[in-house]
Amino acid sequence: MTTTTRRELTPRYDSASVEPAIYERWLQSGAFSPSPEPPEGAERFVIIQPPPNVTGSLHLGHATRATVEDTLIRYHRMRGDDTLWLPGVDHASISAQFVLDRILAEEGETRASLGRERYLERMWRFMGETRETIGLQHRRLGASAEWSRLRFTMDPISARAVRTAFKRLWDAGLVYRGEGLVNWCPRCLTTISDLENVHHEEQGTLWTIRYHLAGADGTPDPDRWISVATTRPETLLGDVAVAVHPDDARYAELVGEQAILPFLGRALPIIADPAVEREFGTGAVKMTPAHDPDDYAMAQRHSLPGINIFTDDARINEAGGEFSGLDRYAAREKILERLREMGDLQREQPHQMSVGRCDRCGTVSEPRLSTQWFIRVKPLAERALAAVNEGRTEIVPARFAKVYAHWMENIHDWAVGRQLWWGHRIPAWFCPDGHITVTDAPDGPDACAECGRAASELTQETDIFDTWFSSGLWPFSTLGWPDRTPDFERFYPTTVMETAYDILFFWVARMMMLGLFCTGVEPFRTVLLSGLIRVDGGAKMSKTKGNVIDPLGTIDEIGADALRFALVVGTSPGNDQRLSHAKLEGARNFTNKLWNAARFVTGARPEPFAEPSGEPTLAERWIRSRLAEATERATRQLDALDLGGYTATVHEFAWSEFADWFLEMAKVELRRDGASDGDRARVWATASDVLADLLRLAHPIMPFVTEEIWDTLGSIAPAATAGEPLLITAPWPVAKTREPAVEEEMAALMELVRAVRNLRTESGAAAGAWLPLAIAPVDEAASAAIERGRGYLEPLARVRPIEIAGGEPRPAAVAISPLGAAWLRATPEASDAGARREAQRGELRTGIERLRGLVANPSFTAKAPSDVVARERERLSELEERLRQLGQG
RNA sequence: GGGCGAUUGGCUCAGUCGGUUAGAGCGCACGGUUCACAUCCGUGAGGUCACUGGUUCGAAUCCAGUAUCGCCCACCA
Repeated sequence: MTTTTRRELTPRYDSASVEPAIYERWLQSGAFSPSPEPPEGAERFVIIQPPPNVTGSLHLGHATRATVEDTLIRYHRMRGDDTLWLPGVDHASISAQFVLDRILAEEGETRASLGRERYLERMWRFMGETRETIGLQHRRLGASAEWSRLRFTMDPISARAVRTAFKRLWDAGLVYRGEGLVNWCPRCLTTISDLENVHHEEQGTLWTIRYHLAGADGTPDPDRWISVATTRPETLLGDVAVAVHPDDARYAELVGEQAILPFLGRALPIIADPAVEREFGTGAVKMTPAHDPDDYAMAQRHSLPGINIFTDDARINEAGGEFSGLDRYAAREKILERLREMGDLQREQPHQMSVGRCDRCGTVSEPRLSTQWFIRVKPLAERALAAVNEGRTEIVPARFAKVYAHWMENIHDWAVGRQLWWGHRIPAWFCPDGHITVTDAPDGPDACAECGRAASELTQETDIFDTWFSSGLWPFSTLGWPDRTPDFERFYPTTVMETAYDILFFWVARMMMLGLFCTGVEPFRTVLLSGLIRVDGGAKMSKTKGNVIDPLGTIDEIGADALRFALVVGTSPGNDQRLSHAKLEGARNFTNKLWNAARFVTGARPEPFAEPSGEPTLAERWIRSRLAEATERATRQLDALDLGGYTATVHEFAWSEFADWFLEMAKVELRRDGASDGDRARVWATASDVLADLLRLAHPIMPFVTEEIWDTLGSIAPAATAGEPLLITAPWPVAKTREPAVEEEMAALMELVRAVRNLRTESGAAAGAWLPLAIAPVDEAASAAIERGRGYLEPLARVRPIEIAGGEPRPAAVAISPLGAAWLRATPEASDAGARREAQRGELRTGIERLRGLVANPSFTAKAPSDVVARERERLSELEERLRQLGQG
């Protein structure tokens, strides 16, 4: 055995100095990396980290991701599984530009002032900084990711995957370029997907406008008109028709006639279409196909063209006549003013309506007809849906499978092009003849795929991809796909995809679709959806409200372990959680509790240390049995991805069983006069063994403090740590055999202790006073148990001496327990003792009555399972025994 | 307009296969400073499990409906 220097734990746990040192040891040990070859017969456990956006610093969402994933990885690593946690960073195209543009604005620059090339250079620099920051911040949390495999969605590996995937989609006929109505953000100056276009209910106005009908000479007839209702009068500049319902008698005669568009004089055919709601507004709709999804759909049915009236930044373009150059809202005011002058603004009324805004910048988005790249997702969605329906991929919690299915079933083609600069450029080239060539070659095509024109005559598409396109390839692009690299072969498909439910559609759905298309296999076995974090009170955290909890500041204050614990304890998958300072404080206290319990154990080593000998005490057998239970439970909970349950198990075992009861009882033996050196050594060995296993159990969620304790424990109790130098790679404990009889006896003893303590409190006895106690055991077995437990009973309940009661009269105040009744001698009874006992008797009688009725009920005894019936009978006799113990008063 | 979730002590949340005395942490009340920890220890109070009906020997748990709050989806200008 190697001789190591005996260390001791500092009086206080100083997370700030311990954590960096521990992390450095982990890194040095290579524990985060998978072994060169997969361990024989090992299960695989692979998490590809949802890439945190590179747009800022670590927030609580990132911290939660990292905590959950790290906890799972650490558990599986200890299990000896073939483990990989591959970290990554997303280039976050639109978000990154949004953030950088703000920074540039402070520097007095703009995207335009820099130009594409310099802007992208600046972006790469910015990315370098933030990637560094976010990586360091994850390390502070304790993330045991395989940093050498860190991937970035803009690195060449990812770029190649993007080109390959797109080429394959194109070859499969799943990509097309065509005209469609897309959401346009006039501030970000790009198309955004339906998912990025967020609808809010807002108060608007519904205006009724008079369109005069065309007279015989084609000019507006002052006496005949049709009135239309609109919330967006400025769009009338793009009107191409007026629509009414075919069965609407009010307008039946007008169908086929023409109305004259104010200002522009354009003739608008009045058409009939069943999509028009007769009850809404006037029952007649102005049709602006280029700027309204409904109108666009209708126009397609009637072969009407769309007229785009906006510039990129939502000013009226040259199609708007006198209003050209005005901002959309200025144009609205002007148009309303002019209509009012003409007497054709008939009505205005407040109106609740749904307004789409850019998810990124909050600007009101503009539906706009344009030519775009689309991915035909229906065939992809079918496979992705089937994978979940048929159980090849499981979504946790299961209810999200329905949400997923609904989305997949109603999916629309994905407008995948973005008019941004930061991202992967779409690998498509146009030839002067209008042919399109898509290639996965890094340097572009050699010639037009259709007419063979030389590459020099081709121009590349300037659009880039929606950032989620590259994210959608993440589970396999990170492993080297499209090559069948060793990593890909070994780690794909992955095991758990953990993320927050708010990006189920954005990301998880896209990974499922693209993963199945590209690799033919579901990209992960399980999708674990975590909830979002709210502040205490239920509101979303927001910087403007100043109610943000900063994870890094929290780590500074209370340590990463406490933060990790607080982020997970009491949560369940898919449900939001409220994080409060009180909760963080509780987690900090728990860290401290572990530390102090360990400090006691490591400091209590008997000197000189003898060979352990003698029979284990009741307390030792009990705590080992409880440890077995906790181990079994924690293992089951981690396997079920129930981190909330797992943390509760660890907390309960460590605090309520190990520290509160076992360590107190161990002190009794360690300090007992008659105890031999072997006895003391044995008890201490039990304490250190159990502590060691507790550290193993707690390690996945609280890696730093457990590792630090492990280090010291190993120097003092090498047997307990089995010579494992690092906890991070120590094996997960195996649940040993439980001893139900021991647990039962201890439970009875504990109950007696509590009851006597209660009695002391009630009687107003001085807290430190040693009081004589009398006990009337229920039977021989109880009597024997009391004898065995006497050594614990005395110090824990602070009673001495304990006598077995003879025929003396009982006072009103007795403590009752499964072992028997007990009462204090020579202590004045509290004045209300009699009343309290009577109340207790009342409760017992009620319970007994109910149970008697139950077991006497023939349908209960006939229909309930026999073990339930037996349990109820037993409970009944327990209650009867308790009542007997209390006496008849 | 559809869908989902939540509703359990003052607060934040657990609650397995339906099993009859529903748990935890915080807070509260009372008591406690030698011997790991006041970031602690002990004792206690506090719940008609949102409401109504149903299924069942038995419901916080299953079913139907209602209410309140929250979220998601959806092309009524």
